[in-house]
Amino acid sequence: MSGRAEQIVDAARALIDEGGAATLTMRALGERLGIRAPSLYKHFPDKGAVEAEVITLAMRELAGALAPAAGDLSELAAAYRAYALAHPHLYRLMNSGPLPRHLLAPGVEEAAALPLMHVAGGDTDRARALWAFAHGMVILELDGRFPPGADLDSAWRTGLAAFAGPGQPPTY
Amino acid sequence: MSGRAEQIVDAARALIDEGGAATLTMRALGERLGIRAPSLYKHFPDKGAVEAEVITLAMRELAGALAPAAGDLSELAAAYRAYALAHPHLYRLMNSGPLPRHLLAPGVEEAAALPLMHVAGGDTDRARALWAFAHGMVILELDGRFPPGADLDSAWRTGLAAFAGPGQPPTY
DNA sequence: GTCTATACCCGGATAGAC
DNA sequence: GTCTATCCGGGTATAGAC
Repeated sequence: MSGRAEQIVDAARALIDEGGAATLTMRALGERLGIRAPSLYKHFPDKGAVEAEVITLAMRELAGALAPAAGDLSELAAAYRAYALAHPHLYRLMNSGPLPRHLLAPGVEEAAALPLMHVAGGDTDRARALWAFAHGMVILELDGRFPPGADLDSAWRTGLAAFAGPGQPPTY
Repeated sequence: MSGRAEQIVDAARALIDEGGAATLTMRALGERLGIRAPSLYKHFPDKGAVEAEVITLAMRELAGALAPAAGDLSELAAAYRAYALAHPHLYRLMNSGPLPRHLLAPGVEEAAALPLMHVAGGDTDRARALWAFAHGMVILELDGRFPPGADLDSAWRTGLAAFAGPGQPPTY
């Protein structure tokens, strides 16, 4: 609320973006802001509350990155992957592990999923399958699970072609 | 090598299976075996080495669980999901985050991926896309990312149908 | 709102005796 | 191969002064 809280969240976002979720400690966060860790507790009840704000922020960022590509499946997929590769730690933070839903700004989770839902033509099964494919591709890439020389563009195309196939006509 | 090392790995596996990777601490591991934590270092150089053995174990387990279903796409998918749901923590351990490849028994990673590769008809793009889909579905389910009432069986069917579609004839 | 001081807990790992 | 004793580092969070 007060400008200070936003500064804290921004610093926390930067910390995670640069070094991963584990890098976010109250001490490091304080140091980045030029204050001591205990002072942070005047603005947030605990670390979880700060982290939740960063998740909210990241989900809005992702939604913003996907919006321009809404409507076209391969563009959307490219935008999704591009965000994940540009901000792997933030991507992981918001898409892995348990989600503190009660601490998130209402609607952000849905907003981030909307473009995907839309491109699936309102078919929830297709939307979920597509989401799983996209998330799977991204997280396996981030985790270095594909072989070194693997042509992931090609794998993406293959997968997207499958989903654009029967029962769901392409966009053109 | 000595029977003791296997006991340690088994205990570590049980610990993770029950409570997740974070539950594996050298103290907890020792306690489970009725010895003190420092004694473990007579058998393993560090915690990472123990963990790597558990990953190797889990990958062999997964491969064993998939083998009977090899050949049929939907059976294979069902077996994959079933293992993940039965052992969510082990699944996560071996399929999330960086993999200490140099500490794994050679070939296990490939062995676990073989059935999937086979069902994709040797098409690496298709195999990778399929793997991404399956892993995505499983990990999103484990992380509670789908809406509470979501019909995941249906989403699985939709996704599998897409992958069984054009360019890759069904098995019958 | 910030500070210092500190409590508290937990982890991995080592030294050296037996 | 197991023990005890211990080091060392790191984290979250609180109390109370300013």
